[in-house]
Amino acid sequence: MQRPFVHPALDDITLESVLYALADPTRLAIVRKLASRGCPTNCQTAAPDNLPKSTQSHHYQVLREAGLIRSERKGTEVVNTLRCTEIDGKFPGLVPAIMHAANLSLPTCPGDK
Amino acid sequence: MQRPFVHPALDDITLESVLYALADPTRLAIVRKLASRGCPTNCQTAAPDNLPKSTQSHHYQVLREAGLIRSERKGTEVVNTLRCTEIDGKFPGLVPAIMHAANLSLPTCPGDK
DNA sequence: CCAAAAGTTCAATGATACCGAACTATTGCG
DNA sequence: CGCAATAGTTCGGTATCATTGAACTTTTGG
Repeated sequence: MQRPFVHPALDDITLESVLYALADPTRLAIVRKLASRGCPTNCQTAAPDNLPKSTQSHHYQVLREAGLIRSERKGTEVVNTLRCTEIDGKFPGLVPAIMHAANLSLPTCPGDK
Repeated sequence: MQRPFVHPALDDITLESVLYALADPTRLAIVRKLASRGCPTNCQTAAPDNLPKSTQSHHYQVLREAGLIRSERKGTEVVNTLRCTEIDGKFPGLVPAIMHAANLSLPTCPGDK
């Protein structure tokens, strides 16, 4: 009996939480990777290198609680996907604008391979 | 001999700092007021009510160091203005997208009069 | 020159982030 | 099945940051 991840409903996603989540460079890098790949990715793949697992786990929790990602266990790993469509329905253009700004000022993610 | 405020050059403004500054509800409210008025406003006018002055001062410092506002002393008060054009040149559409999202989800600022 | 108005600085306390260590869940294999 | 390996989570302690009252600085008006 595993405890599934909790994801906020669209109505419970706040702008403040979204900005807070994306204001951290590590989390922004994670979201950028998820956005650039356009497909689900497990935690270790999307997180910058050399980041302690406990810290990774914390960042994914923040992203999840902000409503930016959806986490699902697939075997031994956790697959994370962006909730692009949902969030863009609530805050049109917000995440794309941030991703665009990131691409302009941070051509490559800090911990990218 | 007064010490003038220090403002970062456009090149020194980072996405991370901008998002960090706007992720705080108090600072977001300040920026919204500055944006909605479309004209310079002093500190107390733009800040939510009942906020200690030392806290206000701190928030304005964060906004200033992030490059979002310009502060100038005019007599006994400090007049703050948004650096809209400059930031929009560096991160096109970013601040407008955030303001738009704020208007959608937070029709009136929490401490607005 | 003095008082009021508007902010800033400082120091202390309270809240958060980070990360190592221990724990849990799932799979693959003998 | 049992057991080791893989992938994350939880917990606890330290380190960092936010908040705010008190004291200080600047400038204006009278």
